[in-house]
Amino acid sequence: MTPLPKQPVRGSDTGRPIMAALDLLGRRWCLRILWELRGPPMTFRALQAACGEISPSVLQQRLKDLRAARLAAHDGEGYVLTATARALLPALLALQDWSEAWAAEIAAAASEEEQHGTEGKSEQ
Amino acid sequence: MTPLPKQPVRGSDTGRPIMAALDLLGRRWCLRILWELRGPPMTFRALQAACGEISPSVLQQRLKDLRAARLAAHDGEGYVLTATARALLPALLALQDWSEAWAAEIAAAASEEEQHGTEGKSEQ
DNA sequence: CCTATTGCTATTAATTCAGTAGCACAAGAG
DNA sequence: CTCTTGTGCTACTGAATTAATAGCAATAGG
Repeated sequence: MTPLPKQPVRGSDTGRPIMAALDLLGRRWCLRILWELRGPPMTFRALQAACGEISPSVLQQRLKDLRAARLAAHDGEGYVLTATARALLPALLALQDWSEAWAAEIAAAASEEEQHGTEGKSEQ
Repeated sequence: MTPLPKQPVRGSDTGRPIMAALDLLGRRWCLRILWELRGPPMTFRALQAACGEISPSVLQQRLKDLRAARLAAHDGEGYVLTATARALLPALLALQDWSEAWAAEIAAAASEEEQHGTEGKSEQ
């Protein structure tokens, strides 16, 4: 069952659109698929390869969800994002920027732990 | 295993931060938990209730991931987002706005299908 | 001592995902 | 027509993840 606005979804039966979005986008591979489809049309198998050889059964299921949610479509060239889905791309690009800062934060925390946890070892 | 930048994650072994972010945030309940934690600190059980009585084992697993990723922390008041995680909130608010437009699009598509598929019924 | 709340764990069942093989269809080459 | 190639997609089985329930240890208040 594909989560859609105006109907109950996992963890919320209020029908609020944000809840359906959090449910749908929170499914495994869903964000990744949207990310990989941000460019030109991709065939099923190209998309599969882009996602690191995701199994076709799962990709098929996710594409079915995304099509039911009108976020992806399949035309003669391959799979593409709908206009509605492309409106989500700025948020994904923001996520990319954020992830860089996140990586820096993780790296800083790691080297900080090195100070406390491996003082002896750092000497040798 | 918690997906982190600078290391291979599901579907990508390049270590690119965006890939770790897509993997982590794409796990079930993860986005929802970040969403529910956007406000004041919440106890474990309050968070559980906010997520619609999510089972404690899954919530525990997700909180473990989020803490390993330094996106959530547990202080005396309860669970809160870290500064890094709060930097993600604008994107989540953008997602909320987007979801409203998405809902409108779905509603429009539904009433359009009614024109084609259930012409008789719309007359009753 | 009794009660209530906290974070958390253990156990088992249900669901989802992964991996593999292969089908039906269409287009192009010979 | 036949052979090959690429397409979207399905079936099947085992592995991993998630769900649901019960309950524990620690803490605080009465």
